[in-house]
Amino acid sequence: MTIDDIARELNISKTTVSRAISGKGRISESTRGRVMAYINEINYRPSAIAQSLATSKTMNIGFVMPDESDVMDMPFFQTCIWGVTTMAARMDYDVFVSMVSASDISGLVRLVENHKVDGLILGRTYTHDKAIAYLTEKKVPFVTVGSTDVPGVVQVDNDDRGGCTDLTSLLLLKGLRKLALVGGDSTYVVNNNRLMGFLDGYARAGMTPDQDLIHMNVSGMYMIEKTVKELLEQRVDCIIGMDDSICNAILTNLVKMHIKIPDDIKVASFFNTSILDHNQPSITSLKYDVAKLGMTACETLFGIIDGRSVKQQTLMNYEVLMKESTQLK
Amino acid sequence: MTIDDIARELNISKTTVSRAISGKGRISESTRGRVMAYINEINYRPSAIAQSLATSKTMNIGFVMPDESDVMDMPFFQTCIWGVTTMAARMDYDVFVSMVSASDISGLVRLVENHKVDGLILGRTYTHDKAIAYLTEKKVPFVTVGSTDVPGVVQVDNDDRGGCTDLTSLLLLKGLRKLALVGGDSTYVVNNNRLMGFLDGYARAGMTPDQDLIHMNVSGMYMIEKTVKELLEQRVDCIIGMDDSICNAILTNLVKMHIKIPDDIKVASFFNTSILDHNQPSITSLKYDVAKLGMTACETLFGIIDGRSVKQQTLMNYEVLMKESTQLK
DNA sequence: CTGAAAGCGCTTACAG
DNA sequence: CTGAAAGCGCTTACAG
Repeated sequence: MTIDDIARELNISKTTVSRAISGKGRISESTRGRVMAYINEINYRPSAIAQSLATSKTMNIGFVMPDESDVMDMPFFQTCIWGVTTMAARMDYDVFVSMVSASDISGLVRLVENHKVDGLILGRTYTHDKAIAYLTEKKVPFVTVGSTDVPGVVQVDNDDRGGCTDLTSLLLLKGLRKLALVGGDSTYVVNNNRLMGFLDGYARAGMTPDQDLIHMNVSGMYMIEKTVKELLEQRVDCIIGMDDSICNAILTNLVKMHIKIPDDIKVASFFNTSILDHNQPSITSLKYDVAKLGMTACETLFGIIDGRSVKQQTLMNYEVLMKESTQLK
Repeated sequence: MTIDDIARELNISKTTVSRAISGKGRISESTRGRVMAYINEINYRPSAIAQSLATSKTMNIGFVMPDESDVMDMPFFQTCIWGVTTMAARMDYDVFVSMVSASDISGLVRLVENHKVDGLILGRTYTHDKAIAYLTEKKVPFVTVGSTDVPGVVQVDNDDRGGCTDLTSLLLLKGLRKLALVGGDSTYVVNNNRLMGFLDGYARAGMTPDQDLIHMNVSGMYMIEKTVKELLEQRVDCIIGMDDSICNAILTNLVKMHIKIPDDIKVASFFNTSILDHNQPSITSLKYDVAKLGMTACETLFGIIDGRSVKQQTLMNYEVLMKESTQLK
């Protein structure tokens, strides 16, 4: 069934049929009604591809996921993509997923060169981000989930720095002094922002952190175990995991060593997901609305695609959840 | 840059250019060489949409994810989609994600009616599966990840039933007698299969399970907690969680009640992911290669799309991991 | 308010 | 081995 068949059936031109469907251009209510009634009856849907070719709009966007091993442990991207697809569906858009690592962006390139998308959402940002460089050069509309200092890039992000500042200073305010930070790959911008927040938190409290207690680029169970042991020997008051995956690994090690939380040591996380939600004891952490983050990123992208002016940076709210894991005796 | 521009530039017809690129039809090596050299030089890529319109192949497939709250806890789909996109990329295909619940399949319908895909992969199957019914009726190529008894449906699945049979009978063989099973939504086919396997395991050992110890449709922290308490009162030997998410919740409750594993009670899981991998003590479970599952599903789908004959059901291997959580004293 | 016609960028019988 | 032409299913100035 094509627009031609309908035109013939109704004894009108296909131009008119097209107008009835799209709602563009003058058309009498009566013929419009006839057309709509008929296409509903035969359950006609215009071919998205033909429309794409004619209008050079694909009605597709791409969501770019990091193809790194650590993401499998994190519900973040799954939740984010939920928000994106949900919002996209409202605008009659569909979404491609593409896997991209810091070094290999070929999947994204294919999507763009084949003209399959009107825009992209980058799920993670890197410090020297190939994807950002490529999309900027190609002038493809895109927004990042996560921050970047590349000028002109539209970004939607959790307010990691602000949240980490608040949580850190609250912990300090409680009287905890030796706070240790265990973080992952510092080529991810998000991890740097959290580190900044940590430092800001100390600054706000008028104190300075012990640099020896800040461990970045910690990855893998072995390295985490080693780090936790060191921190225990140094008798820190509290260990902060930079994300839910790391914090979970920290907790596992602590349990294994029969360390009591919060009696022997306090624990907190700079990011909360269901992994930590169910923990016993409950874990002090920062909580973000990731689904909303995805939806906002998607809305912002549509703003760019439609040529509206959009906020260059949107920071999402957070909640500080003070829980059992940092309770004083 | 279009095929026309190239033709003009090289003083040949666009028919010839098209043939040089596609490799279809007779063409002299020399002109073919000229064309290829030129398109490489100017970095030309044909428009996927124009090709779609001309050939009515989209070079896209859809991956359908369940839009249910429980999936956020499970890395399964993220891993599976990794396998799918990886395999798809090899065949120059791109993949859409679409969220679908047991009751609402509108996202999938949009993808199909708009002619945006050549085929679909269903990430989860339900007992009365609307998506399967719809796709079958529309004669759209698709394969399911997960089993179904709808006739004619091509399916790729973990051998859940076989694995659960093995694990159950091994547990019985160890001398454990009162095995309790805690499972989720029984409208998911996968959960039924695992239940079958559990029963088969007893049958193989020549025993019969205590029906009172089989709890299906257990969901939410409150209900799990209640169930665990009951099972403790009934002094069962071992609690088996039907998936990683449920097992994780069981473990959390046990820790909270200060129950020692495996001393006070044994624990096992019918499905293993990174959530359980890091647990302390290590958890006896079934292990599947989910990335490979995704790749196989994708390959199978291409078989259908290309009109090759494919296996109606592919069952993926599993490993039984006997770990600390079921160790006898 | 309606229509004929050109065009979007490819592919593919058909003819030579 | 190569090309002219029709066609894939829409949209959109342009004319009436």
